[in-house]
Amino acid sequence: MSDPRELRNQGLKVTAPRMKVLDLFHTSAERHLTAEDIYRKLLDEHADIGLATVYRVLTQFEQAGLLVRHHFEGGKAVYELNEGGHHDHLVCMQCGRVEEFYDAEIEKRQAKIAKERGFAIRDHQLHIYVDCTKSACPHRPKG
Amino acid sequence: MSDPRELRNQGLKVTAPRMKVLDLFHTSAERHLTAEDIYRKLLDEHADIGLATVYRVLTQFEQAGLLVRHHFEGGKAVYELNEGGHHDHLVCMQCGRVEEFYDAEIEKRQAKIAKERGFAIRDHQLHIYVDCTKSACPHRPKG
DNA sequence: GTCCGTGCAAAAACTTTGCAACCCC
DNA sequence: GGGGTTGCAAAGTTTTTGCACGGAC
Repeated sequence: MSDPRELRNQGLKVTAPRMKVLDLFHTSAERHLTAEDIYRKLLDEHADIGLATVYRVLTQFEQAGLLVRHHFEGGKAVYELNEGGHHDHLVCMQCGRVEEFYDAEIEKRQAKIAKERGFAIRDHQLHIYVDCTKSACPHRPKG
Repeated sequence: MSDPRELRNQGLKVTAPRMKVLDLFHTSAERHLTAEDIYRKLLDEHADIGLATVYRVLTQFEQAGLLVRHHFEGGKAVYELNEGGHHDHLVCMQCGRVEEFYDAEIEKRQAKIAKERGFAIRDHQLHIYVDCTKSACPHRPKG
């Protein structure tokens, strides 16, 4: 079970739906989940939680800084736990699998580019879309 | 007027809707347009073109390599002319304005990272989301 | 003339919102 | 007990699709 304080510390009431969604992020094999992914997992464990609530909870968690949202190709928003460290993503276009990476030099140059142009960086995301049709890619039904 | 051969060379029939959409990309002040942007501009010039056709034409143009599609924050797909050179984007979260940039070192490191992990890069996009609330940013109604 | 292309309306896909019942503190 | 939270259904947004008509070659 997740620690209820993760919610209280952000001023969020501790409710069953919130705890269950948070648990999923802490226990799932995949770090990156869509609202639909979460809804299905909750259905699987017969938690009686509506899809609308899943969306609301994800939005609140993102605003609270517990989760980070990404929009990869494919139209669906993807969420992952915010564990502090920024990183970028490799996304397989075949199976939807996501790998993370971090490159200090790339970060440095991004900051420089924005600064040179007088912009304050709010957020930045580097998405590398790949095919991993080999063994590295356990083709799973694209969710 | 755009050159009809741009279409024929890609195996696309030369039709009024296709030519008009292509023209918009060649003549618009903004390089980056959404389907809605284009539809509105066409309405303005009383071209009788349906929104569904705009979507179909944009999809065909992207597949033909005439346009490139991006998904920035905000849910709407954005298209720009494919002029060959890859580049990345700075996107203002206040006004939607888009600036382009290219950094050879960043490109090099992306390629290296994908290669190290055994992935074939299909596409890659670096989005830097910024606030340009100063003079640099002519706040326009976010479209 | 043959096909592909188009407009319109309907549907699909994803997400948000209104509202009454419910539960945390 | 009161105000935030939830489930359901309905609505919103963006994009796609079905179908009959129309235009390119």
